[in-house]
Amino acid sequence: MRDKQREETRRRIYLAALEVFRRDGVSQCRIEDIAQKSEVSRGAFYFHFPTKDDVLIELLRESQKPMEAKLVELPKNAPLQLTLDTLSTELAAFWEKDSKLLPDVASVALKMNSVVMDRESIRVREVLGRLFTEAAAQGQLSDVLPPEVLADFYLANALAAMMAWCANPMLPLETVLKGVSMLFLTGAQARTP
Amino acid sequence: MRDKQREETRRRIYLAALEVFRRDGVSQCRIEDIAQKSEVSRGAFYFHFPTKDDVLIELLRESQKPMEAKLVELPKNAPLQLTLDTLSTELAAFWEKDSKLLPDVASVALKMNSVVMDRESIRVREVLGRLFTEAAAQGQLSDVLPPEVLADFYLANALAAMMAWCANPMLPLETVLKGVSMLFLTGAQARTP
DNA sequence: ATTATCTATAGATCTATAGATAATGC
DNA sequence: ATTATCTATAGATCTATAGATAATGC
Repeated sequence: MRDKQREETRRRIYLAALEVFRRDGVSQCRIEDIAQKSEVSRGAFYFHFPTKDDVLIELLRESQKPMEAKLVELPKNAPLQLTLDTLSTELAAFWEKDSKLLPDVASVALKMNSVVMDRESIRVREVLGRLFTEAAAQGQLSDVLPPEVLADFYLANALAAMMAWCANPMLPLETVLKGVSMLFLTGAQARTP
Repeated sequence: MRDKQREETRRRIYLAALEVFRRDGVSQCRIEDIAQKSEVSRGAFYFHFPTKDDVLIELLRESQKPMEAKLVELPKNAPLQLTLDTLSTELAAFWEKDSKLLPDVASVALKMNSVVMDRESIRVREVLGRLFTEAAAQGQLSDVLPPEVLADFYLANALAAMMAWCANPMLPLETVLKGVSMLFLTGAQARTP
């Protein structure tokens, strides 16, 4: 009962925060406006989210749910190309229509990746690491670098591509991401000697 | 005379800010402390740097000066490998000993890359773009993507590698960066058909 | 006389926390 | 009775700006 109430309030604050972020920008907006829109006190916002960044971390987590689901249900020993195409499609589906917050979320993700090292919040990182490890075991990947490292590089490339697209969205995001995947695969695929 | 005075004050604030950033962290520190250390009013800080991020942008600019110098004096038509090794060495020389501020600078750079699109502040991006274009003209690079885009991907990879190193600095930074360069070259080099 | 640089400060906003309320566990 | 959730608010810090000072240009 109390848990339900808390989650409901938290969710209301979360959604209101995203609206205000999109309208006024993350760093420019006032927490007072978020509190007002979600009909709680400023202190309640603070109780649920110590900082604005914590809201963005929640969005980062949410954004990974559909991707993770699709990745997990891939056939065993799927070719890497299929894995990366799936990821590209899901990334594009989520961010193409909500690109306003992408730079702020990317910035938070980048910091967490190194500073906080919060494995919980970037779950796709783990799932992809596992898929890359399997692919490597089958000889689909170069062994110049460990598969988890390659997975991180792929994600970094995808992030960079999304930021570039953000600044200059000429092509559909999915096309750009699939292009990046192809480039990555060319470099990272095992040489057939 | 006035210009000289201004530049001196600005420089004093800049150096004091970096000290305070390193000590207390960028987001946690107080501007009052920076002002006090540089013996000006808080308003003077605000006059020279509208936000803390502007100090980091200045650091980003400074960090590129030695790299740019080395890149410009490379022999005409240098092999890409040499270009990337040079860049790796300079990046490592600058950041290996001052990694505390790297995540904050990276975060600012990432946002600028897309949001502000401030070509002035990421000059290495242009220089590298030019070098990649020359290399492409000589058939050193794949033509799957335009050379400027490849240069951006390379920089994104280098950035990602630096962040990973930051979190887990087992190897020397230069080694990590050269490893990334090699991986990139494998993928991006033109196929000899 | 005009303008750039800087100070002083009012008002806005945030962070931290004491206390109210209502659900939970005993 | 204890604890989690939330409100109200004091004090810290920031942002925006009016005004002081000193250099510049005419």
